[in-house]
Amino acid sequence: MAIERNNFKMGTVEMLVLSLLNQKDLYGYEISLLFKNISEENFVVPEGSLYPVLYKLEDNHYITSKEVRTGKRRIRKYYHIEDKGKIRLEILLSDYKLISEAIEKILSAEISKTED
Amino acid sequence: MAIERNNFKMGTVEMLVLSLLNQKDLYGYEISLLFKNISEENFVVPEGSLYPVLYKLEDNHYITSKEVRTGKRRIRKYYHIEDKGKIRLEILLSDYKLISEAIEKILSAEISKTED
DNA sequence: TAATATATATAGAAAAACTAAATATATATT
DNA sequence: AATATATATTTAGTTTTTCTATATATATTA
Repeated sequence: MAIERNNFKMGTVEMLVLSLLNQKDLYGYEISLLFKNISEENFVVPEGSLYPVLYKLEDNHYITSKEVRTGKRRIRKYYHIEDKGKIRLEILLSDYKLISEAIEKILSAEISKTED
Repeated sequence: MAIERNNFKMGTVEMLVLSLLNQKDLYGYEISLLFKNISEENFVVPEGSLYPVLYKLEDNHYITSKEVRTGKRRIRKYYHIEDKGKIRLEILLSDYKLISEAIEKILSAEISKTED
């Protein structure tokens, strides 16, 4: 029973966002900074990629958001993972594991040089 | 110096095709079977995805192809990796390593529950 | 006050990947 | 012999993903 549809980078960003939110409520900009900092610049998700993922997660009821005023007029939208999102996260983690293992297998496969 | 443009799934198929061709000349259908068999059905690349990748690799001179007659009228196109393709493969492998490590770091990061 | 950091949002384009089908040969099964 | 299945390449058309680039605005630091 193969992995669902194979949107891998998207699947990855979605998974990583849910994984971070699974620890703590966070707002968009904070998530993008965490990606950048934790990965030492190797995993950078530009705003134009991150926000649409957050909106899609919200549309699917995996996460919810709450506006919080910080400063006089400034507003932050904190995202919170819902039970449905935790289930989704488990699925994504297990798919990711399968795919990475498959990639490792293909990379390390020894295919006979002679056999046709 | 982050990873180039982040076409990850595509980068992955491209990388895996080059990795297999680095061992032995193969034809398209054979590559798709190897993916399926080695990965135990977990990494399936449909024809509509695989052939465009092969054509793009050929357009970029990473690989070349040679038509071989098998059976009376049947023709197979064997693909062969070129030096340029081997260099490309090294780059993709190193990018892949960086990204997977970044993903692992983000997945296992402990972010403080209290700090703002 | 100028520059930089914080923060959300979105239009538009580019790239990646899939579905589905067309086309055809070869082999195995009934 | 007929039918089904496996082998094999190709491409049209669409969907999904991702990025670039920008707009908008507030807060902080030099």
